[in-house]
Amino acid sequence: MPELPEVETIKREFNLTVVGKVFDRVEILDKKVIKFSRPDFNSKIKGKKVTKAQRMAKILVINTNNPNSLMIHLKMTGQLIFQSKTGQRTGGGHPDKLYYGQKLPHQYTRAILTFRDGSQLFFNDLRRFGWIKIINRQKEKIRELANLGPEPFDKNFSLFYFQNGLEKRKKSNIKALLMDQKFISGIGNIYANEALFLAKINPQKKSGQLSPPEAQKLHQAIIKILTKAVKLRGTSEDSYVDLAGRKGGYLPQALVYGREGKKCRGCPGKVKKIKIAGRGTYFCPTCQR
DNA sequence: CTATCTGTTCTGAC
DNA sequence: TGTCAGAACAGATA
Repeated sequence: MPELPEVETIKREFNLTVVGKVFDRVEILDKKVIKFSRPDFNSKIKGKKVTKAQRMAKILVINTNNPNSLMIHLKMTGQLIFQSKTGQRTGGGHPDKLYYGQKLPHQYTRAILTFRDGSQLFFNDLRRFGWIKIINRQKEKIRELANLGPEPFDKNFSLFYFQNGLEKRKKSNIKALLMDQKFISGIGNIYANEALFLAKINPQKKSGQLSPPEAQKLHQAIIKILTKAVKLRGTSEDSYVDLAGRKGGYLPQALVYGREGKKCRGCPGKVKKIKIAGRGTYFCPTCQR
Protein backbone atom coordinates (compact mmCIF):
# COMPACT_ATOMS: atom_id res chain seq x y z
CA MET A 1 0.00 0.00 0.00
CA PRO A 2 2.51 2.54 0.93
CA GLU A 3 2.96 5.62 -1.10
CA LEU A 4 5.26 8.37 0.06
CA PRO A 5 3.23 9.54 3.09
CA GLU A 6 2.92 6.07 4.55
CA VAL A 7 6.61 5.33 4.25
CA GLU A 8 7.38 8.74 5.68
CA THR A 9 5.18 7.93 8.66
CA ILE A 10 6.94 4.64 9.28
CA LYS A 11 10.28 6.38 8.99
CA ARG A 12 9.32 8.91 11.66
CA GLU A 13 8.08 6.18 13.96
CA PHE A 14 11.27 4.21 13.53
CA ASN A 15 13.40 7.24 14.27
CA LEU A 16 11.71 7.32 17.64
CA THR A 17 11.75 3.61 18.35
CA VAL A 18 14.30 1.62 16.37
CA VAL A 19 17.27 3.97 16.36
CA GLY A 20 19.95 2.82 18.78
CA LYS A 21 18.96 -0.83 18.66
CA VAL A 22 21.65 -3.35 17.83
CA PHE A 23 20.85 -6.17 15.41
CA ASP A 24 21.26 -9.62 16.79
CA ARG A 25 19.95 -11.91 14.08
CA VAL A 26 17.77 -12.11 11.02
CA GLU A 27 15.42 -14.94 10.25
CA ILE A 28 14.40 -15.23 6.64
CA LEU A 29 11.13 -17.11 6.48
CA ASP A 30 10.75 -16.57 2.75
CA LYS A 31 13.85 -16.23 0.63
CA LYS A 32 11.98 -14.41 -2.07
CA VAL A 33 11.81 -11.20 -0.04
CA ILE A 34 15.57 -10.86 0.08
CA LYS A 35 16.52 -9.20 -3.14
CA PHE A 36 19.70 -10.55 -4.64
CA SER A 37 19.44 -13.20 -1.97
CA ARG A 38 22.77 -13.37 -0.23
CA PRO A 39 23.93 -15.99 2.20
CA ASP A 40 25.93 -13.49 4.23
CA PHE A 41 22.92 -11.39 5.09
CA ASN A 42 23.02 -12.40 8.71
CA SER A 43 26.72 -11.84 9.25
CA LYS A 44 26.59 -8.47 7.55
CA ILE A 45 23.90 -7.17 9.84
CA LYS A 46 24.73 -8.83 13.14
CA GLY A 47 26.07 -6.45 15.77
CA LYS A 48 25.29 -3.32 13.76
CA LYS A 49 23.58 -0.44 15.48
CA VAL A 50 20.72 1.42 13.82
CA THR A 51 21.68 5.05 13.43
CA LYS A 52 18.86 6.50 11.41
CA ALA A 53 15.78 5.70 9.37
CA GLN A 54 15.57 7.43 6.05
CA ARG A 55 13.15 7.50 3.15
CA MET A 56 13.93 7.53 -0.53
CA ALA A 57 10.64 7.91 -2.36
CA LYS A 58 8.74 4.81 -1.29
CA ILE A 59 11.83 2.97 -0.11
CA LEU A 60 12.62 2.84 3.59
CA VAL A 61 16.32 2.86 4.44
CA ILE A 62 17.56 1.70 7.81
CA ASN A 63 21.09 2.96 8.25
CA THR A 64 23.58 1.36 10.60
CA ASN A 65 26.92 2.43 11.95
CA ASN A 66 28.88 0.93 9.10
CA PRO A 67 28.70 0.89 5.34
CA ASN A 68 25.82 -1.54 5.32
CA SER A 69 22.22 -0.40 5.39
CA LEU A 70 18.93 -2.10 4.85
CA MET A 71 16.61 -1.01 2.10
CA ILE A 72 13.00 -2.08 2.30
CA HIS A 73 10.25 -1.73 -0.26
CA LEU A 74 6.75 -2.68 0.85
CA LYS A 75 5.19 -2.64 -2.62
CA MET A 76 1.45 -3.37 -2.50
CA THR A 77 0.92 -5.39 0.62
CA GLY A 78 4.06 -5.13 2.70
CA GLN A 79 4.01 -4.14 6.31
CA LEU A 80 6.64 -3.43 8.93
CA ILE A 81 5.89 -3.81 12.59
CA PHE A 82 8.33 -3.06 15.34
CA GLN A 83 7.61 -4.77 18.60
CA SER A 84 9.39 -3.56 21.69
CA LYS A 85 10.56 -5.97 24.36
CA THR A 86 7.43 -5.12 26.34
CA GLY A 87 5.23 -6.03 23.40
CA GLN A 88 4.26 -2.55 22.28
CA ARG A 89 3.92 -2.24 18.54
CA THR A 90 4.50 0.48 16.03
CA GLY A 91 4.97 0.62 12.31
CA GLY A 92 2.66 0.48 9.39
CA GLY A 93 2.03 -0.50 5.84
CA HIS A 94 -0.74 -2.44 4.25
CA PRO A 95 -3.92 -2.07 6.27
CA ASP A 96 -5.42 -5.47 6.65
CA LYS A 97 -7.18 -6.84 9.64
CA LEU A 98 -5.19 -10.00 9.28
CA TYR A 99 -2.02 -8.18 9.98
CA TYR A 100 -2.29 -6.03 12.98
CA GLY A 101 -3.10 -6.95 16.53
CA GLN A 102 -2.60 -10.63 16.05
CA LYS A 103 0.19 -12.87 17.13
CA LEU A 104 3.51 -12.38 15.41
CA PRO A 105 4.95 -13.99 13.45
CA HIS A 106 2.05 -15.26 11.37
CA GLN A 107 1.57 -16.89 7.99
CA TYR A 108 2.49 -13.71 6.07
CA THR A 109 5.60 -12.90 8.08
CA ARG A 110 8.49 -13.15 5.65
CA ALA A 111 11.38 -12.00 7.81
CA ILE A 112 12.10 -11.33 11.46
CA LEU A 113 14.89 -9.02 12.53
CA THR A 114 15.71 -9.36 16.18
CA PHE A 115 17.67 -6.83 18.23
CA ARG A 116 19.89 -7.51 21.19
CA ASP A 117 17.43 -6.14 23.70
CA GLY A 118 14.79 -8.61 22.53
CA SER A 119 12.75 -6.19 20.45
CA GLN A 120 11.86 -7.34 16.96
CA LEU A 121 11.03 -6.04 13.53
CA PHE A 122 8.53 -8.09 11.54
CA PHE A 123 8.35 -7.85 7.78
CA ASN A 124 4.94 -9.09 6.67
CA ASP A 125 3.78 -9.27 3.07
CA LEU A 126 0.75 -11.09 1.79
CA ARG A 127 1.47 -10.92 -1.91
CA ARG A 128 5.24 -11.18 -1.61
CA PHE A 129 6.05 -8.31 -3.95
CA GLY A 130 7.99 -6.43 -1.32
CA TRP A 131 11.69 -6.83 -0.73
CA ILE A 132 14.54 -6.22 1.64
CA LYS A 133 18.11 -5.84 0.59
CA ILE A 134 21.33 -5.12 2.28
CA ILE A 135 23.43 -2.45 0.65
CA ASN A 136 26.70 -0.68 0.74
CA ARG A 137 25.56 2.76 1.74
CA GLN A 138 27.59 4.84 -0.63
CA LYS A 139 27.32 3.16 -3.96
CA GLU A 140 24.01 1.42 -3.99
CA LYS A 141 21.97 4.21 -2.53
CA ILE A 142 23.12 6.42 -5.32
CA ARG A 143 22.42 3.73 -7.87
CA GLU A 144 18.92 3.31 -6.52
CA LEU A 145 18.36 7.06 -6.55
CA ALA A 146 19.41 7.23 -10.17
CA ASN A 147 16.18 5.45 -11.09
CA LEU A 148 14.04 7.93 -9.24
CA GLY A 149 12.83 11.36 -10.20
CA PRO A 150 12.65 14.16 -7.65
CA GLU A 151 10.20 13.90 -4.83
CA PRO A 152 7.35 16.37 -4.64
CA PHE A 153 9.04 18.07 -1.68
CA ASP A 154 12.35 18.29 -3.44
CA LYS A 155 13.67 21.64 -4.66
CA ASN A 156 14.34 19.94 -7.96
CA PHE A 157 10.65 19.37 -8.38
CA SER A 158 10.24 22.85 -9.78
CA LEU A 159 7.44 24.09 -11.96
CA PHE A 160 9.94 24.27 -14.76
CA TYR A 161 10.95 20.64 -14.31
CA PHE A 162 7.32 19.61 -14.19
CA GLN A 163 6.24 21.50 -17.30
CA ASN A 164 9.30 20.33 -19.13
CA GLY A 165 8.47 16.73 -18.26
CA LEU A 166 4.89 17.11 -19.45
CA GLU A 167 6.19 18.40 -22.74
CA LYS A 168 8.75 15.60 -23.12
CA ARG A 169 6.09 13.00 -22.44
CA LYS A 170 3.19 14.78 -24.04
CA LYS A 171 1.63 11.62 -25.43
CA SER A 172 1.51 9.92 -22.05
CA ASN A 173 -1.65 9.81 -20.09
CA ILE A 174 -1.28 12.43 -17.39
CA LYS A 175 -2.28 10.19 -14.53
CA ALA A 176 0.05 7.41 -15.63
CA LEU A 177 2.82 9.97 -15.87
CA LEU A 178 2.23 11.19 -12.33
CA MET A 179 2.77 7.64 -11.13
CA ASP A 180 5.96 7.17 -13.13
CA GLN A 181 8.66 7.08 -10.48
CA LYS A 182 11.33 8.16 -12.94
CA PHE A 183 9.45 11.40 -13.42
CA ILE A 184 8.29 12.08 -9.87
CA SER A 185 8.98 9.68 -7.07
CA GLY A 186 6.50 8.89 -4.35
CA ILE A 187 3.11 9.29 -6.00
CA GLY A 188 0.93 6.21 -6.31
CA ASN A 189 -2.62 5.62 -7.39
CA ILE A 190 -4.40 7.25 -4.47
CA TYR A 191 -2.61 10.54 -4.53
CA ALA A 192 -2.55 10.71 -8.32
CA ASN A 193 -6.34 10.62 -8.24
CA GLU A 194 -6.47 13.18 -5.48
CA ALA A 195 -4.06 15.65 -7.05
CA LEU A 196 -5.89 15.59 -10.38
CA PHE A 197 -9.16 16.31 -8.65
CA LEU A 198 -7.69 19.17 -6.69
CA ALA A 199 -6.31 20.68 -9.89
CA LYS A 200 -9.61 20.06 -11.71
CA ILE A 201 -7.95 18.08 -14.47
CA ASN A 202 -9.53 15.15 -16.24
CA PRO A 203 -7.39 12.05 -15.70
CA GLN A 204 -8.02 10.93 -19.27
CA LYS A 205 -6.03 13.81 -20.67
CA LYS A 206 -2.66 13.47 -22.29
CA SER A 207 0.19 15.33 -20.65
CA GLY A 208 0.56 17.57 -23.67
CA GLN A 209 -3.04 18.71 -23.43
CA LEU A 210 -2.57 20.61 -20.20
CA SER A 211 -2.52 24.38 -20.51
CA PRO A 212 0.25 26.20 -18.64
CA PRO A 213 -2.16 27.31 -15.90
CA GLU A 214 -3.37 23.72 -15.56
CA ALA A 215 0.17 22.43 -15.28
CA GLN A 216 0.87 24.97 -12.60
CA LYS A 217 -2.26 24.05 -10.68
CA LEU A 218 -1.38 20.37 -10.86
CA HIS A 219 2.16 21.02 -9.71
CA GLN A 220 0.83 22.82 -6.66
CA ALA A 221 -1.88 20.23 -6.07
CA ILE A 222 0.69 17.41 -5.89
CA ILE A 223 2.67 19.18 -3.20
CA LYS A 224 -0.44 20.18 -1.32
CA ILE A 225 -2.01 16.72 -1.29
CA LEU A 226 1.15 14.98 -0.18
CA THR A 227 1.81 17.53 2.52
CA LYS A 228 -1.66 16.96 3.85
CA ALA A 229 -1.33 13.18 3.68
CA VAL A 230 1.95 13.23 5.59
CA LYS A 231 0.35 15.42 8.22
CA LEU A 232 -2.50 12.93 8.53
CA ARG A 233 -0.01 10.11 8.76
CA GLY A 234 -0.97 8.40 5.56
CA THR A 235 -3.92 6.53 4.31
CA SER A 236 -4.25 3.33 6.28
CA GLU A 237 -7.10 3.41 8.68
CA ASP A 238 -7.82 -0.14 9.75
CA SER A 239 -4.55 -1.45 10.95
CA TYR A 240 -2.06 1.26 11.26
CA VAL A 241 -1.52 2.23 14.85
CA ASP A 242 1.51 3.78 16.44
CA LEU A 243 2.65 3.68 20.02
CA ALA A 244 0.22 6.41 20.97
CA GLY A 245 -2.64 4.56 19.31
CA ARG A 246 -3.05 7.07 16.53
CA LYS A 247 -4.27 5.93 13.15
CA GLY A 248 -3.52 7.15 9.65
CA GLY A 249 -6.35 9.43 8.69
CA TYR A 250 -6.23 10.47 5.06
CA LEU A 251 -8.69 8.06 3.49
CA PRO A 252 -11.87 9.13 5.30
CA GLN A 253 -11.50 12.59 3.88
CA ALA A 254 -10.26 11.60 0.45
CA LEU A 255 -11.49 13.90 -2.28
CA VAL A 256 -12.30 11.23 -4.84
CA TYR A 257 -10.37 8.05 -4.14
CA GLY A 258 -12.64 5.17 -3.22
CA ARG A 259 -15.74 7.34 -3.53
CA GLU A 260 -17.37 5.85 -6.63
CA GLY A 261 -21.03 6.85 -6.90
CA LYS A 262 -20.81 9.23 -3.98
CA LYS A 263 -21.45 12.92 -4.20
CA CYS A 264 -18.60 14.95 -5.56
CA ARG A 265 -17.00 17.20 -2.99
CA GLY A 266 -17.02 20.08 -5.47
CA CYS A 267 -20.42 19.93 -7.18
CA PRO A 268 -23.77 18.14 -6.92
CA GLY A 269 -22.63 15.42 -9.35
CA LYS A 270 -21.29 11.96 -8.59
CA VAL A 271 -17.79 10.54 -8.56
CA LYS A 272 -17.16 8.21 -11.47
CA LYS A 273 -14.77 5.29 -11.66
CA ILE A 274 -12.95 4.22 -14.80
CA LYS A 275 -9.76 2.39 -15.58
CA ILE A 276 -6.62 4.07 -16.85
CA ALA A 277 -3.47 2.11 -17.57
CA GLY A 278 -4.95 -0.77 -15.64
CA ARG A 279 -5.56 1.21 -12.49
CA GLY A 280 -8.78 2.26 -10.83
CA THR A 281 -9.33 5.94 -11.52
CA TYR A 282 -11.82 8.12 -9.69
CA PHE A 283 -12.87 11.53 -10.91
CA CYS A 284 -15.74 13.96 -11.28
CA PRO A 285 -16.65 14.45 -14.94
CA THR A 286 -18.14 17.85 -14.12
CA CYS A 287 -15.31 19.33 -12.09
CA GLN A 288 -12.49 17.72 -14.07
CA ARG A 289 -12.58 18.64 -17.72
C1' DC B 1 -18.20 -21.13 -9.91
C1' DT B 2 -16.25 -17.04 -12.68
C1' DA B 3 -14.72 -12.50 -13.19
C1' DT B 4 -12.78 -8.59 -11.39
C1' DC B 5 -10.82 -5.86 -7.86
C1' DT B 6 -6.50 -4.32 -4.96
C1' DG B 7 -2.50 1.28 -2.17
C1' DT B 8 3.65 -1.21 -6.88
C1' DT B 9 6.97 -1.74 -10.25
C1' DC B 10 9.41 -4.32 -13.74
C1' DT B 11 9.77 -6.60 -18.32
C1' DG B 12 8.97 -7.28 -22.94
C1' DA B 13 6.35 -6.45 -27.23
C1' DC B 14 5.01 -3.26 -30.51
C1' DT C 1 12.18 5.81 -27.37
C1' DG C 2 7.52 5.93 -25.70
C1' DT C 3 3.58 3.40 -24.38
C1' DC C 4 1.00 -0.26 -22.70
C1' DA C 5 -0.43 -4.87 -21.28
C1' DG C 6 0.86 -8.42 -18.46
C1' DA C 7 3.40 -10.48 -14.84
C1' DA C 8 5.04 -11.15 -10.14
C1' DC C 9 1.37 -13.09 -5.92
C1' DA C 10 -2.61 -13.94 -2.71
C1' DG C 11 -6.30 -12.89 -1.49
C1' DA C 12 -11.37 -10.31 -1.14
C1' DT C 13 -15.60 -9.23 -3.23
C1' DA C 14 -19.79 -9.37 -6.44
